[in-house]
Amino acid sequence: MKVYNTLTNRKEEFVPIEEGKVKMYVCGPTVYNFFHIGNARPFVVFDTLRRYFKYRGYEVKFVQNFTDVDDKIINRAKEEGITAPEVSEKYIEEYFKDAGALNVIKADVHPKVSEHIPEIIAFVQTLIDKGYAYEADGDVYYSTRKFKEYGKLSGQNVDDLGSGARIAIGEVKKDPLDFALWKARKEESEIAWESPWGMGRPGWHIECSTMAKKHLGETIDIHGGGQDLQFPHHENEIAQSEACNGVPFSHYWMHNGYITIDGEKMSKSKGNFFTVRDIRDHYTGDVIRFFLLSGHYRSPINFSDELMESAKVGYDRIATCKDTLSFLAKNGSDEKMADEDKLIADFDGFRQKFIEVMDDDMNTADAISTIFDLVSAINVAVKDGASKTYAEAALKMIAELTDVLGIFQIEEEDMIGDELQALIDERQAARKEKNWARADEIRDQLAAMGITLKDTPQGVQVIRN
RNA sequence: GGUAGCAUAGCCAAGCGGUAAGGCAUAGGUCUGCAAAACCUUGAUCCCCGGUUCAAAUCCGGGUGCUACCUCCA
Repeated sequence: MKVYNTLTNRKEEFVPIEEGKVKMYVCGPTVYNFFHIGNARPFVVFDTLRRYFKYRGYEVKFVQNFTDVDDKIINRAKEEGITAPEVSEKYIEEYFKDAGALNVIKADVHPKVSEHIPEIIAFVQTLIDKGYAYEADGDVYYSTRKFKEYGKLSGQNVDDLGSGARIAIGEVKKDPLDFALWKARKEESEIAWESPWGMGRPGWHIECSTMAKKHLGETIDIHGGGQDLQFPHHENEIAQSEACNGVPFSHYWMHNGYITIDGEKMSKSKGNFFTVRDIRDHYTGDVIRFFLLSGHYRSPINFSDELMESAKVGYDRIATCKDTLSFLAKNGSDEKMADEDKLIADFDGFRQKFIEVMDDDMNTADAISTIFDLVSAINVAVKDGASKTYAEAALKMIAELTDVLGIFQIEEEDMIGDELQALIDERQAARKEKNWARADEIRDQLAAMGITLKDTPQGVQVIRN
């Protein structure tokens, strides 16, 4: 498999550290609010990558943190009159609800910053001991210029960064490029821990370095996150980890593109964002996920009602195909069509195509179009009178591919109640007598209940919307 | 000022050296009691200019336009 490595700016063959295994770390949310559609993209993208690795037989260890110590959480706690831990606990719970709706599988480990303070302190101390960091008034800063390779991920060089007018010069920092590893407490009420430098809390970047090391080791295979974390967050992680451990931090860095609204980046700071919670009022998590995977993960994608609507219709095309197959698997003919065995054998071609495009830097857009091609082939076969056996095989094939993308949640099979069955039977009787008025009345009645009836050669198909 | 990236049909979007996938929308048709779904048919020389090549949407150079990062942000 090839992946685009931000570190080298090119696609590279993926070679794991340990054969057959993948160690992945993905930056998780700061839990002070519901997450928005832009936050959702890396969750979905890297969940899909993880699923694909598993599909290809790798054993994956996947770690995604929760940043539960942060200014924004502290501010939120003040606003709501509750403690910071209460805020983060609440939004961790909400994270799992929305991520679950998006069919994002839980990470093997979801480490929290608040549970890694001793490790973080030790990490910072090592950096001080090695001469990469210094204490100043209870803060600890990283001496950016000491790390010779600083800038290798983002393609920046320290002198250009230094000349940028937008870097504020802190009072106690020795160099404007230095960043905080540890922040001294400013107010008594702030959440803080004991440390060799006094009461305080970790800086933002150090947590990821520490938690990745603890749960995955000093060198990992893949580090993922949004493109906007590339600098400074990931650059700083590299500086911290490699200075501390003396070995490469991550072999591959993968960054997803951002989501735009009317062509502008959506972000919490701009306020032009939509939470997944809100979008879920209009679309299912599956459709949202399908939308997010409909473009290549590195390209920016625009979000709008119109595009979501278009995605929903496309998604329904696949869903309808699956529904039809499920129906035929039960009610279809036992008699095979002439070339049915060949058609079933041809499924492997779609599988191979799917693997080929996913192997190429996880091209989910092409993967989806392969699924559409499969759907077309299936629809033709169904039109030509495919058998029960075909339906079962086709259903299995389509489920195999959609499961890798995670775009269909496993749903409980709906039982058709007696009352509903009675109405359906009555309508069939009415149709037999050509009492179209009554038949349509029943169909409309059920439609109002969110149930669509399709009259097919194999009988009535019941679809719940 | 520094650094990335993008520009393909009405819209979304793949392709990244051999003469343009797929989805949505549109129009016509088939099937159906009517529907629903499905099926068939329907569309682009790829921002502009120059170059390399037998061959370029794909490579190189120069434009133009857009976006992002350099500040908390996925």
